[in-house]
Amino acid sequence: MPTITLPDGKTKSFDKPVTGLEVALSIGPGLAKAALACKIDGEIRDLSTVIDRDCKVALITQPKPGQPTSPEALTLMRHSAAHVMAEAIQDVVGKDVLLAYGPPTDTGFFYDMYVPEGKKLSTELFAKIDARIAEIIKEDRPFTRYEQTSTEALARLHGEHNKYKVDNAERALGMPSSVYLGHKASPAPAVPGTQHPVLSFYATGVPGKNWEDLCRGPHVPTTGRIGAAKVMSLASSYWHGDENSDRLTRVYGTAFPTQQELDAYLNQLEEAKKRDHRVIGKHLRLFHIDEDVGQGLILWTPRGSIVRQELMNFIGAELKKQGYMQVFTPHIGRLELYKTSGHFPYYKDAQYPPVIERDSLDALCTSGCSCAEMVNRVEGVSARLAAGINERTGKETIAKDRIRPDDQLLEGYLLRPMNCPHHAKIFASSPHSYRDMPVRLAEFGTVYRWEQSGELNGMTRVRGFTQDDAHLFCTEDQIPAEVQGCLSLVKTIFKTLGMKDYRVRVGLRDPDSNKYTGAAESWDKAEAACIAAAESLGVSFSREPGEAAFYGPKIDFVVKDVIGREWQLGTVQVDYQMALRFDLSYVGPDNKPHRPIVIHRAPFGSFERFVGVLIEHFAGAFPMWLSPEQVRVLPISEKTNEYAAKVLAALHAAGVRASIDMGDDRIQGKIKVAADEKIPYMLIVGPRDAEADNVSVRARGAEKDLGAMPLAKFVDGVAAEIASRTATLGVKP
RNA sequence: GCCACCGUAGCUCAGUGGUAGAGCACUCCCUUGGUAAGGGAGAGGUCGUGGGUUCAAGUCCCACUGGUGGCUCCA
Repeated sequence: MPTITLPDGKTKSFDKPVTGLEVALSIGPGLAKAALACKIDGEIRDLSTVIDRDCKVALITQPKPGQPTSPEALTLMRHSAAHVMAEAIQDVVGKDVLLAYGPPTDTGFFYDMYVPEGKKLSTELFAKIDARIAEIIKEDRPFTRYEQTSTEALARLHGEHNKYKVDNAERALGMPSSVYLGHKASPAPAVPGTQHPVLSFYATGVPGKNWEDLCRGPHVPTTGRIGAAKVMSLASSYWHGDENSDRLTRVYGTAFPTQQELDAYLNQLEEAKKRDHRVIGKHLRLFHIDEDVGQGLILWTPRGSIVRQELMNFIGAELKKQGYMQVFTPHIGRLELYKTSGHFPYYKDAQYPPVIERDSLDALCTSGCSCAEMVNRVEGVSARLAAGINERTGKETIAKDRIRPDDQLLEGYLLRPMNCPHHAKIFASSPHSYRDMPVRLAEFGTVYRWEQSGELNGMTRVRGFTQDDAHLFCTEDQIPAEVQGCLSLVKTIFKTLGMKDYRVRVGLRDPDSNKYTGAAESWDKAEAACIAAAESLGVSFSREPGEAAFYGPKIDFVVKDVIGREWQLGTVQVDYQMALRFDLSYVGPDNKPHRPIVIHRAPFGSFERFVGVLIEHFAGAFPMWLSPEQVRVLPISEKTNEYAAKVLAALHAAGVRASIDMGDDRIQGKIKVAADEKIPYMLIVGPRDAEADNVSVRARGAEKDLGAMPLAKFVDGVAAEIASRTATLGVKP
């Protein structure tokens, strides 16, 4: 007879098995009414679960109005809402829509489904689906769990001709999938509690009568407990995330305990859109993307260029302090270079097509060479390089028919996908002693990558971008100190900009994979160095096995944009591969050649992505040192234009970026315009100010002006503020 | 690349088959005004591109192109 321990430590004994709901009832009717599910020894279960053994029980409840909902309760509701949405979609679109997989997410839930040929699921149907969802919620039907033996259940699912559910069931049973034919046949999920000889179903109402779905659960007691749910958007997805497998339609939705909370969430999404860097970037004229120039190619307008230039100055100064040497290299290089580095042709799908010399192309065309042959001549790996690459990578085996005599290869150039080959060549261009190490070569290097069109996104995912790149050529012993140095740079940058909301990811090797190059012992040391460096940051970080590059471990800095998407910014990567490929060496104390280790690092990542994220971080209101326009002078009327010009001249002389609004608007209008443009300081000048050589200062965000102060004092104040790179506006009369 | 939606004036958007619209911005005029938009006039568009249906297409159909959200990818 079960004795139940409650979260407060109290125990309750029952003389017969009880359900979670009965446990709640025994504590109080209010609790029973608010309960959504129970947690039995830490596992969330339906309220109807029968408890027949001693255990710990906690209840998951719907909060009182105004109280925040626990993440567990939200997840539960949203998982249940996914069922309701699926039922609504089948009612609206057709019962022949095949359901695949419908889990809760951080912000709601989705359901992947196969929409048969001839049927269409489009946003036009959302209103109908939402209405049906509301009806089902109003009907307040119970979520009824029942179990069937695996044999019965599988026979039934086969009978329903839903291969996705059959697959789900087989995976839940720990069976090898019989229907999934994708390329990455992953093993059945080893989730505790899923490997039962029985499968569970949930009817939204009465089994056999109402809508049902194969599901592990748990669910809220009735549909009425969902509160408010809404279909959000449509997307395509791949079954099991495998692009070679079936394409499914993914329907996103969200649910909240109350309509008010749902409305608040939708409102919040609207507000976030206003902070979007693409919206602000257009409004503040920071950058432009032109379809005639090309997708994903950023044109930095004068104002945006100021932000970028200031960041470049800032990091350039930090690099000097850390002993970096500046280099400049071109944006393209010979194909051969990238064959040596391994970037071509293996990653050719992610690159702009090669630039082939005209004479070679002409000659081939004249001789009637086919396109396929031409491609082979471009991509074909040279006989000279082939052996070396095979030896070193192990994995990247080159098909024999791709290896051509060097004299048959087509000459060409590649827009560079990375800067490292150029830097490797600079390192190799002169001899190095261990006494010179580390050699730190820095360049704001522009690279080009052929990102998939569907992935492009404003400034955060582009096809041409400039990294604040550097390569540190060092000895193995120097790795810890150099990685440390890189991280302190990142820390300085984030601190200066007031960015606190980032996460750190340490990518380690997957112990079960053999795709990695370099000795296990070296990897251990490098991984230890990365972890130690991350620890010294004083920020929480995650160790992610399998996330290392094939050539070494790495540390990434990840931030979120306004709509919650994560973007990788800075990265520090240890590389054992590059020095081998380029046969780099330095002379050690033993007077023998040694392989350097290369550390790639880019604390901003790229200026494009970083500025995109910065625009959202500041919502366009940049700190003084980054603001494209730092001060705007607003004469009250034409009568003060002359004095205003004098004020402007004084600001310019002090190196302040300032302009003057001599329009015939009234002062209210000029203030409104300058406020919309997020100008840090407005200087309102009228006859009163002109007489006393004063300016009336109005700082961004202030309700009204801060009062008058002498012009000279203001100029000194802002100049100091700019030089100090502070994130807040500090000049006051 | 895949699925859905979208593309009308510099910007934000209205316009469901019958003579292309509004607000802001821009130009000019009036206003000379002390803290989040005073008033008036004007100029500005082959409705993303190309085909098709129709007496008639911004509107319906097809293809392409660009964008948005998500999926996959990210050396």
